[in-house]
Amino acid sequence: MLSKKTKYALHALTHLGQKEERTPVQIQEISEAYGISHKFLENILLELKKAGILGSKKGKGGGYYLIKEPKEISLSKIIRLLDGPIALVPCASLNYYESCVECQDEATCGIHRVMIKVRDEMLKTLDNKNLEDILKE
Amino acid sequence: MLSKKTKYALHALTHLGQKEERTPVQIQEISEAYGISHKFLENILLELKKAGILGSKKGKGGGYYLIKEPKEISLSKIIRLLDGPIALVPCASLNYYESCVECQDEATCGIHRVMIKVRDEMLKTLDNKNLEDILKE
DNA sequence: ATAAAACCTATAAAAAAAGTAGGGTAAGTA
DNA sequence: TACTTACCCTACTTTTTTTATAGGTTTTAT
Repeated sequence: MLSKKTKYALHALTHLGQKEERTPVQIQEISEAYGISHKFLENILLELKKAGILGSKKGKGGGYYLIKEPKEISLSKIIRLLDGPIALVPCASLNYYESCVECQDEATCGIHRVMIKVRDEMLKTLDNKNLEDILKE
Repeated sequence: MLSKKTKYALHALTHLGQKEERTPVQIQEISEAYGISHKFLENILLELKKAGILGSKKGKGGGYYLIKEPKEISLSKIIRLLDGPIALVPCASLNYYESCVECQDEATCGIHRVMIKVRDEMLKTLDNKNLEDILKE
């Protein structure tokens, strides 16, 4: 399951994507709309900004806005950013690889082999879904 | 990522599946082979037994053994049993459904709609991989 | 009988996730 | 220039989940 962090990020991105114009939206507007703690959401939006997904404007009338096309914002990207690895085991992760302590030999480990396949299929799914799909209709 | 519980379960099932005969294997043999705490593994094997995947024999010479064909033991089944939902959000879960508190209307929620698709695709992947695949070669 | 091993319930420790606090810094407005 | 607004940053606390432990009970083989 996704963490609340990632879920909140999806809601925030959806909210920003639904706006006609890409004018800055204040944290408070989003936090109130979904009942998310202001400060918690602040951290999340900041991460999205650092990742180059959102832009921000300071001062009066400031806030956050999308700087990427919804189509360019894939689920895999958001999940990786806020939740970490897509793979089910560390030894099958592309971006967060770690060898498994309990595993004697990765080369002959059937779990490893199957989990690589699982990761590839999951990635195909998650790369293929983006913010535009969420906004549709 | 899978919990250690699920990972250990996979190692244990693999271990049992590799045996030529389906004679009882003691917890200790498995826990030592993979460096898993004896007691922790005990709980896991017990769950697998209650789920009808393993059989057991008490007393001297006792232990656990597979009572299902490896082909019948899918990843989805093991993950659901030990880790819970496959879906990424509670409102998209088949077996562990819960409505999302921050969601005003599930019927019009784009996140919900997309996450149902994601779940379906993930399930296809995980239903389709089983212990036999892990044991192969 | 005795030893070996699964079975069961409850609890504790550790780790991760979720949320809070408070101030710093930049930008806009008058 | 002064004031306000809202982003930016760091650290900390609380809560929840995961991981592990403890101690006894029951069953079976020898």
